[in-house]
Amino acid sequence: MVNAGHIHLCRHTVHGTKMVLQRAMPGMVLAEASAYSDSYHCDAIAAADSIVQTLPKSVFLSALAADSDLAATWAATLARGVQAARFRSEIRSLPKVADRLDAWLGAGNHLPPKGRWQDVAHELSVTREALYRELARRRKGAKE
Amino acid sequence: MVNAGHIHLCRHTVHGTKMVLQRAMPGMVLAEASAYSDSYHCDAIAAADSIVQTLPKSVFLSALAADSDLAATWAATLARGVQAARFRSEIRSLPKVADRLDAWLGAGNHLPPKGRWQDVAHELSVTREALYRELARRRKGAKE
DNA sequence: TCTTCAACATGACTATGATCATATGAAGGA
DNA sequence: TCCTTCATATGATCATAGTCATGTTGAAGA
Repeated sequence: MVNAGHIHLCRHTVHGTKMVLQRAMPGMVLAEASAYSDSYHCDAIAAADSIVQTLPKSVFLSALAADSDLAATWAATLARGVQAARFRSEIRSLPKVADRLDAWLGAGNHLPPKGRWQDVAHELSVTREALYRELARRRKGAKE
Repeated sequence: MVNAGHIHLCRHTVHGTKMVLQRAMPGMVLAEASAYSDSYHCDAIAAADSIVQTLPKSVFLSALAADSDLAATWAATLARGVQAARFRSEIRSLPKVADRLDAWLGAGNHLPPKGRWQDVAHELSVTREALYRELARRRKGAKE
């Protein structure tokens, strides 16, 4: 689990290129699926100075087996993770920046204060310039 | 659970536009997260003639609580679902068709027989034309 | 106060995918 | 056999996001 910082979970494809599979922010568990398979060919790379907590897999699994409430909580966390990741992939399937922003705002998100807009651009997977331009278009449209 | 066909899980955003949150194919459970929340404001829409199995939420949850092996299997399914969905969102964050195809092939997928290429195009979230062109480029490159 | 740095902002140009139009070939049914 | 349909295929054009360049603003720190 990441307590602070920013960890990337990466896999090297057969062509040698690096692929990011997960970008874990504080509060997130890295590589949840690794608890359910014997081997897992990924690297965890700290994208920023980070603080993490670790727990042996066997301890984690036996705790889940012993406590069905804990197991249900864990399953709920995973289910919400599935939902969130599917939402992100659907957002990124929209070709236009305006549509991605609408969908993201429509899901209950709100524009962050200045200084954090680049985070939104990254979440939508567009360049910061494209997001700035879209926001400028909306400011202009709202004024008329 | 979808046995046959193709079900979309849709949410209507505050602007009234429809957003697909999940595209459930045979073998997949629809809206897993709904088992862990009291209300879930989505619609299930059959995108093709389909056959589904249903199970009351209470039965499902008590079965999980009673059988820790079943709970572990379910958690493993969810964890793999998280992984798969994250992979799709990372694929779709690549701006170029060639990169998306490389990443997808590098994850162990292989090109389907003719007649199924459009499915790949949809998985990569590009138009079929763009995929045909990329494949044509590769055929040409391989020949030289 | 002055310096520095990062985020915000915008213009110019380019690359590339989407769209529209058409054509070809294979499978299945009348 | 002929007709329909759908997947594959490719060309032409257009819209748009990426890229590069450049400038502005505001906050933190020396």
